[in-house]
Amino acid sequence: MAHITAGVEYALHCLLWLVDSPGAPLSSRDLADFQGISPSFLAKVFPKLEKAGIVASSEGVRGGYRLAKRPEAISVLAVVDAIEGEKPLFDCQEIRGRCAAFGGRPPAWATKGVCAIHAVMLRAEKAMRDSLESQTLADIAGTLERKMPPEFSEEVRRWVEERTEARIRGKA
Amino acid sequence: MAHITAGVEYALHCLLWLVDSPGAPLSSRDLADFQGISPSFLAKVFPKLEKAGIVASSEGVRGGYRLAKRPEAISVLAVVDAIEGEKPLFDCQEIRGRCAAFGGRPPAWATKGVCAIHAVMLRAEKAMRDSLESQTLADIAGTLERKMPPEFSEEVRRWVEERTEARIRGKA
DNA sequence: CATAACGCGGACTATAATGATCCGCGTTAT
DNA sequence: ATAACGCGGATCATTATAGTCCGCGTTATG
Repeated sequence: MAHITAGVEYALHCLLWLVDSPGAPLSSRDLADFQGISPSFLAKVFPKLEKAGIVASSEGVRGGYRLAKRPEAISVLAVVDAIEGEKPLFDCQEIRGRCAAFGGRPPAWATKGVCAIHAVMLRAEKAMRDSLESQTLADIAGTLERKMPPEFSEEVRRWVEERTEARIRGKA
Repeated sequence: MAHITAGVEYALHCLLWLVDSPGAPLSSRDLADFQGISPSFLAKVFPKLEKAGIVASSEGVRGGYRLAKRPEAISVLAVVDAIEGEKPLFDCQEIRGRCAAFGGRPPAWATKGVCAIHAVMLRAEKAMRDSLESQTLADIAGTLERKMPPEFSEEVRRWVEERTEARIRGKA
């Protein structure tokens, strides 16, 4: 299992679609179907993004989500923390204090400050987080825009239209 | 659950004791008891360190493990990879190719190269790994040496002695 | 030379996290 | 009034981790 989980992956892919859709909000259901991922799982992801102030929701029919900030103001780190809840890279179990030579009562010098091994991991975690913080949603969107052919936006618009019509037909 | 697991934590703590014991090999059983961790679990960790060329084993009575390299030549990254097996930080599921607008057959431009989101994660992972690689066992041992009072080495020696004697007494 | 302390490795179990589903409630456009 | 939404709780299946157990081959030592 990876440290950065599928929830983050789904969230970022969805946020990229929201970047391209500054008008009407998109529903989590549509976003899931459009990308071939689980709608019910995605429905658990979005409230976390909303609590973190990354997206804003509108309830009721034709409700959904839109970005709550400019894409340049949304770092990948913010998304990771919103979904994972600041999960640490390493969980120090304070082995240093359990040394049998202490007989159950470790001296102050042994447990003072951060465990030396933990410190190593915290430095690595900071390097990772700094990297994630330096990259924003706008950066990723820019990369994609350079890959995507100009016709594609039109294709997407068509897909959304067809789906809306299909819903209306289903009603009738 | 943390990305860097207890196996790595146990391994590093043990390796630090091996740094201070360049003479006779230490058994995984003694290392576990000495640090209050599971002996059977530690017995699963050491073969991985051995396969990675970090420790060398000697079999039979009075056997055990010793460092296979100088502490300066053992990076924390090497230990992490030995135990975790190069586990990726992020597992890209190639969502980009599932877009419903592609109708099951994504065009070449969509799946060419590394996924933009994956690329972000790979950069963060590299930052983490670079940090882990820059820190060696000798660095950590140095930090500890500055904390430990000079008498402590003697206390440890006494503990090992007492345990050996206890084994002999148990035999009689 | 028999024994006990070792490492080695496979099979196995328990627990926790993840990914995912389902249901009922409140809100709101049509 | 209805259906499409978001929201949140309960639940479930799968997987990874942490840990155990057992049997085998090796080797120092009495």
